[in-house]
Amino acid sequence: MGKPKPASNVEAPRYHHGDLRAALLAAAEVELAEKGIEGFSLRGVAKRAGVSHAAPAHHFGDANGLLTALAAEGFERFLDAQKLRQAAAVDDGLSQLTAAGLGYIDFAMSNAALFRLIFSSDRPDFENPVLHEAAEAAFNHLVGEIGRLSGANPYTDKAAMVDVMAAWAVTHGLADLLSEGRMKFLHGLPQAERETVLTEIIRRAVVRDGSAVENAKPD
Amino acid sequence: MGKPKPASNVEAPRYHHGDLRAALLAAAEVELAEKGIEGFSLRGVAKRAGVSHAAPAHHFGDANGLLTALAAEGFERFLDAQKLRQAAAVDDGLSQLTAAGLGYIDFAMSNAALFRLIFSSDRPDFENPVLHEAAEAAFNHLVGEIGRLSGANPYTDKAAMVDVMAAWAVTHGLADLLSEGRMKFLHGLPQAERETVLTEIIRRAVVRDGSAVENAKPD
DNA sequence: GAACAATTTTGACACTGTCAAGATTTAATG
DNA sequence: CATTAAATCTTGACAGTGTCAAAATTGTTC
Repeated sequence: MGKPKPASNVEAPRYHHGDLRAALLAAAEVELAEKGIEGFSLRGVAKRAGVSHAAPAHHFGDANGLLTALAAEGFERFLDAQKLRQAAAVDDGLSQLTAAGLGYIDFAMSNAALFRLIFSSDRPDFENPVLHEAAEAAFNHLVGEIGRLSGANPYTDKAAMVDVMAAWAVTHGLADLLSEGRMKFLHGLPQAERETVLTEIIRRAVVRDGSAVENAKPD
Repeated sequence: MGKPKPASNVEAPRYHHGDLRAALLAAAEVELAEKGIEGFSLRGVAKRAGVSHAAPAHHFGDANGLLTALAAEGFERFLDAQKLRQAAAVDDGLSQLTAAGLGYIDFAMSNAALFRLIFSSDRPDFENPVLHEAAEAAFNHLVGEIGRLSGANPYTDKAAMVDVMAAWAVTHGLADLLSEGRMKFLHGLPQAERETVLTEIIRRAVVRDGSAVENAKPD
């Protein structure tokens, strides 16, 4: 069991461990996925990374500091999941919005613990600038999509901001309930049909009293 | 400090403490509200109830057992909050559905930790019959409201079940995001205006391609 | 090479949930 | 009423947790 040299086939090991910060983040994600937030243990993360139980302190302060960094990373991947779906979708306002919603749901279902960390935990510190910006970037992306769809700037047009809230709420509700395994009916549908239903449900959120939102900007 | 007799102005104290089970449940709810799920401590609950740290074991098994019982109670009050709003609303299908939604949101915002316990925690055991039935009762109530609104039985009519999922998702999304303090815009609105917006957003969920769902049963 | 700073380990502390054993009170039985 | 049995609660112990201070190790800098 060769342990004297830490393999070092990734990058040049600059300190004792190499890049312990990144290694701890990766280990924390595995720990989170396996144990959930409620079973998450800082000492477990250290063990996974092969370092002593107090090693994380220098890089993240305390356990919540590590979870804060992990949450920031989570928000980035959360946004990536949305963009991934959008890239494969038709390029009109409504299709892009529903695609983003499906990406939102993809992420929640594939990363249930991480999704809980960024939306249903008090442990990450949202005052932290890095996390704050990552979260805001995700929100602004949604605002942008609604802006494109409605042809109005939600930050100045109240009706458009209501559309943002509606689209966010329905998407988030679907994502949360599906990732928690609470929607027996939807979970029972075959993937393709489920996506059709999800798309229809999201679409309803941006319909104002009978007619679709899109009218100002023909796109 | 009279401790030999436990006051006994509620019911006949039958055992050492009187009704420790109920006292522990009450203490657990306070502990949960003050510390959140992530700071919840069984020993803290025992301290609040004035008993030794191992006393809860006999009534609830372990900590998750106590949280399971608390979750069941939570679901009942969750349903009560919806019925309370409905009792004050006009008695037609759409008004009743949106009123139930506002009650759903009321509960989440007034009992954020309890809401998290019943929707975003692995600690309660949902196989437990008491909790299982309480959760199912809450779901069936929503199914019933949609059934009334659409004039179809969601358990046999697929389109009606889609309406159920849509209404549930948007309501749950609003409740979750508001209780977590994530919707700056809605939180900034005065209560009355916020309710108007929430009602409008919920209503959109039960609109099928342009026309309201309600057509079969004139109510 | 020596001095310094950054990183990591070791050891300790208070706290947690759970278990086993004992003590205490209530209920049941003769 | 006395005795036995059952239910309830306390005490003490154990392994595990997060965090802190002090020591040890390694990398950087002059």
